[in-house]
Amino acid sequence: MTGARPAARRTTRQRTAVLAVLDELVQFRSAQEIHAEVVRRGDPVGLSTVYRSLAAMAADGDVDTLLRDDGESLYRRCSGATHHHHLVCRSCGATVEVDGPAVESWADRLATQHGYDEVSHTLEIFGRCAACRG
Amino acid sequence: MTGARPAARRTTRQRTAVLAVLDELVQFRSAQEIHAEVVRRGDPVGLSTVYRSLAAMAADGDVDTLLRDDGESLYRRCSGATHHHHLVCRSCGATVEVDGPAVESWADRLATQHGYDEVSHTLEIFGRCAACRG
DNA sequence: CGGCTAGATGGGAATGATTGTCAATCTCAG
DNA sequence: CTGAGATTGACAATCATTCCCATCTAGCCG
Ligand SMILES: [Zn+2]
Ligand SMILES: [Zn+2]
Ligand SMILES: [Zn+2]
Ligand SMILES: [Zn+2]
Repeated sequence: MTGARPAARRTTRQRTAVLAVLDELVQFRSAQEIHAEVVRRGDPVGLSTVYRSLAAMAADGDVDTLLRDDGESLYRRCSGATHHHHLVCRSCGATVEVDGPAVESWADRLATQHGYDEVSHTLEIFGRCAACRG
Repeated sequence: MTGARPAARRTTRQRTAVLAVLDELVQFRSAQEIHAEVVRRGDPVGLSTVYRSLAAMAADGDVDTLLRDDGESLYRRCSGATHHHHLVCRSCGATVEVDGPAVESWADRLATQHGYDEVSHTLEIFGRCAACRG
């Protein structure tokens, strides 16, 4: 198919630094923010490299991505390796990983009924977490 | 909050032109594409104006918006005035409006259980329509 | 039918995230 | 240890979207 080539990913100082930041992050963060944090910690890493690293990790399924309303991409390292969705706090970004077996099958069935194949979907739930309320 | 002020929308040649194109569109299209189409029809309208018109219509709930994977916004005039989701063809944009009462309640319940309020969600299904299969 | 005024327009500059370029550098299998 | 090929980084280039602001005009009043 798509090759799905593991593409021989190498372990570099930069990639390790990005991963380190990602591992401590509980919320979804933008590439720019992650880059800033990596640099703040004293690791000189180029912005391009952060983008490339994140893209690679996303391709490998090591990080989840989500599009914010304004179109900016957010990244986060999720615990579950399987397909899942997120309940995200609008103000602080606190995220809860959620599963919705019923939704999965509903979406697939619906698409099939309408003659669509190669089906995929996006589903994110936004709200304000308890901590962020007054 | 947002005032929800109707904001006295005026009927201008430009806005009418954009609406005309939107009314014939069955698929989700980007602001750039809509602008190109409006101009192609001989209506000189500025790109800024198209963006502003679309934003206003979206705010008024007259058009649905959806974010493509690359973050670009797509617009479409939907028949149903109520909350619904879309089954969209990745290659031609053909769209089917769908309802998922079960998903709606599931999402709300889930968010509430985790202590989130002011809940909203995004859900879009992508696939390849029958016509686009080879 | 004018006049008036706040909303609307345009188009070019500004923004800002993301991607492309490519020579220099570094990883790691052999 | 070495060489091939992956990786990096500084900066340019894209590109959708927003700003700016002088100018225009829809809609309302008399
Ligand atoms: Zn929160
Ligand atoms: Zn799913
Ligand atoms: Zn199609
Ligand atoms: Zn819904």
